[in-house]
Amino acid sequence: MWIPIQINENSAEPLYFQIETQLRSLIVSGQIEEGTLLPSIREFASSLKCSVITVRRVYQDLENEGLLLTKQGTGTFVARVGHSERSEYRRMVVQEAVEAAVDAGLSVQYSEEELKALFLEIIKNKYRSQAGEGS
Amino acid sequence: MWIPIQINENSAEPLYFQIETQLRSLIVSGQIEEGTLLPSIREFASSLKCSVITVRRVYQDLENEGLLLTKQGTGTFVARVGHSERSEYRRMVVQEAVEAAVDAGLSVQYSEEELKALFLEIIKNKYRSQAGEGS
Amino acid sequence: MWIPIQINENSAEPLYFQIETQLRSLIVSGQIEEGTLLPSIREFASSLKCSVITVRRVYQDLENEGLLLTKQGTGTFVARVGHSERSEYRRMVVQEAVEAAVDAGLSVQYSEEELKALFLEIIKNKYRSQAGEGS
Amino acid sequence: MWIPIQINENSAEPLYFQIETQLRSLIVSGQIEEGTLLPSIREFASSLKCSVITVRRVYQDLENEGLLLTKQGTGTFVARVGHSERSEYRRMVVQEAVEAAVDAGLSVQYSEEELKALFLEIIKNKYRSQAGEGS
DNA sequence: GTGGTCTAGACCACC
DNA sequence: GTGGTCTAGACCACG
Repeated sequence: MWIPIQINENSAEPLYFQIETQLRSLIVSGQIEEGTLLPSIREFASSLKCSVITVRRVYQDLENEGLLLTKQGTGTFVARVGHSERSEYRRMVVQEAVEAAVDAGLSVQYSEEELKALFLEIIKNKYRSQAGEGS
Repeated sequence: MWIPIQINENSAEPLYFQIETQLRSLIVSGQIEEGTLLPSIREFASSLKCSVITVRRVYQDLENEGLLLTKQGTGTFVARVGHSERSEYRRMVVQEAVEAAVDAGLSVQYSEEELKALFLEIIKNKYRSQAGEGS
Repeated sequence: MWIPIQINENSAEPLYFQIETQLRSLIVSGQIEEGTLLPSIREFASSLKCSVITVRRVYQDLENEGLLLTKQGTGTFVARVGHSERSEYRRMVVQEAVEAAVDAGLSVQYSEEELKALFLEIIKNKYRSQAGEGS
Repeated sequence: MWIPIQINENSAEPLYFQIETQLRSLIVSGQIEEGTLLPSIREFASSLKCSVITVRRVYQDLENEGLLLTKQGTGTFVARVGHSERSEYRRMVVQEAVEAAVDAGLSVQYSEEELKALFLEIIKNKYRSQAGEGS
């Protein structure tokens, strides 16, 4: 199975973190279905051109979060989690980032209006360019 | 001079980074005026209960960014930068965080409307509680 | 990999600065190729007989300038920068020194002719002895 | 007596060094005549808006170089040095800077021609703007 | 193995 | 008093 992960070599973010974040998004957004068998660690590592140790860490972390399930000798699957649980997860991922953004605004004394304006501008741009790519 | 910095011992963020981020916010938002003489590294270190090296790194990094100016034997000052430059900096600080938030929304396939709603809710709460503290 | 750095113990210039200057020259002049993996900080420190912290500072400063790229757990690489960017950097390094020299001449009221003559004499000598070493 | 010294607050160069360099240039270029009585340390310090300690160091350093002469209870004078000695001094000041510039060129593998061209360009610009100021 | 952070403490240069 | 450099060594995170 093919998993669309983009690695940015020049990013300061650690490799495992980039992979983890993207895989988590794919799962909680439903782009990878529940029960799906993920690639083996070796396979995934070779397709991502990274160390098996790195993939191992990703699988382990997501298993600890309850998003993956490893069966000895069989492989790693996307866990079956309740609908409500998944949407809660999905919300959490976004909420943290939004809160950080609002905190940043507060820290440099942006007014509520300024911050709203900036946000609406950015959201418009990003969603537009996203739509463009998809077409 | 007293500088209000909050250190979170349990955070994954390195000490120097927490201090740097907060001090940068205080400067670009104008809460510390241009030309102000900051505490000496030893003084600041003792008040923050950290090593002088950590404070030194903070001062040096912000000097590299052009926000501080240090004169040997005299002390460290908030640099006098142009108004436009500072407001640009201020915007940059917020913009990065907002972009990250929108990217997070996109990655779990939030719709534009969902994301806007979440943002407006969080901004309202945070600004309200902020106002409460200030009164 | 072997990097030719000369340290002058008796110089007033700080250690880190001597190393930084020479390494920068090697990079912008292309004597160390893009993408090259530099020695680990520990290795380099031991070969230069200095503290790991001194090497770390060098690597970090040059990374801030955009000349190096470090990946945790992997090592430090010479960044791939555009040709034009590098030649601009290369020019800058020389230009600053030449401007300082001309300023020195002006400050003691050297005439344009005197300064030119002195410069041509020195350049001839230095390039001749350089050629001698290389042969 | 009025001595034209320009202090750059934002320079990384130490205060004493800026003053020393400029005063030395004024003396060896003959812009301050031999035997001239310089301002008292206090006077000079107050006119430069710096500490007396800083001026004291400048006078001391230049006295050690043989350019100044302090008579107890009378003041500090520009020493009477031979013509050849002064011109040698003057040359030395420039020569060091020019050698540093040529070394910089060599370090990034500038060709002799490239370096000459750069030098001639800069010398032309600087002397032209200098002439402009004087007119 | 790699780099990243942080400590405690020393010594020097500047004002 | 101030900042600037450097040391030796510890512990953690990444691959």
